[in-house]
Amino acid sequence: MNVVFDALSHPIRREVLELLKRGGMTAGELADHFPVSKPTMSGHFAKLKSAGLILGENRGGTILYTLNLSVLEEAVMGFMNRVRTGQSTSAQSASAKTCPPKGETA
Amino acid sequence: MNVVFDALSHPIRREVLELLKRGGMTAGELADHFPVSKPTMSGHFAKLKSAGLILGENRGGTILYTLNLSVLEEAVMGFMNRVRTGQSTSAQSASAKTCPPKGETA
DNA sequence: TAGCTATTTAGCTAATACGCTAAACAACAA
DNA sequence: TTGTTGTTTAGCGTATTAGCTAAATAGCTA
Repeated sequence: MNVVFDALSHPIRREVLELLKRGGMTAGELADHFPVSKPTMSGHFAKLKSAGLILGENRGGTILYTLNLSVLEEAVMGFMNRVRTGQSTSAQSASAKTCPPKGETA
Repeated sequence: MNVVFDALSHPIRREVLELLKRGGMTAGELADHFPVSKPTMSGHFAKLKSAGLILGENRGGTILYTLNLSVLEEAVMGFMNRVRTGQSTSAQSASAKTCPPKGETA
């Protein structure tokens, strides 16, 4: 929880997560989207990774980062549920099906 | 957005929001829940207030803080929607009815 | 007025975070 | 081997944050 919200506190890191919603991207591709140096971006990736928000798959020479949405859902939705209704502190129900996500499936 | 996620990055501030879900509390009552000094808590309140997450009503001598849930909803759910589907950046639909809230209460 | 309670402001220290450049490491190509 | 590309690590400077104590401010009561 703590580490997730910490990771979310920086706008670049939040934007990285948004970029990754479309699918995997390499560290270099991601870095090209931001006006900071690659070492700085590497630090952001490390923070996101250690929070469990992204996964890094080493593909010989390049690293493919992908979004780990379930960790984000569990932490954020768990907190929101707690603030809204004060129920469980464990957020167990929030991970997979936060809510029927639109007109989705139902 | 930025300022909201910044405010959410500290565990004490998140817990303050949770405490306030039941209704208003004075600065002193809130401070009594945490093992830090009152001036330190005052700083946390200031940050939450400037993010719009809480409102402070001055009641002669004491200050009643209340949760401003809609700001929290808009920022957090807006971000979640953006990460999930990449749609609007304004989160208009997220503020009021996030989802049918469990089997809770009922 | 003085005195009491509640809360914030001022001023400080220590820790953390963010950014940079330079260097190192890893994998591949020639 | 050397070179090239992609990425991270090391080291540093500065800004921000979190905590503290002490003092100031605001409102009440006597």
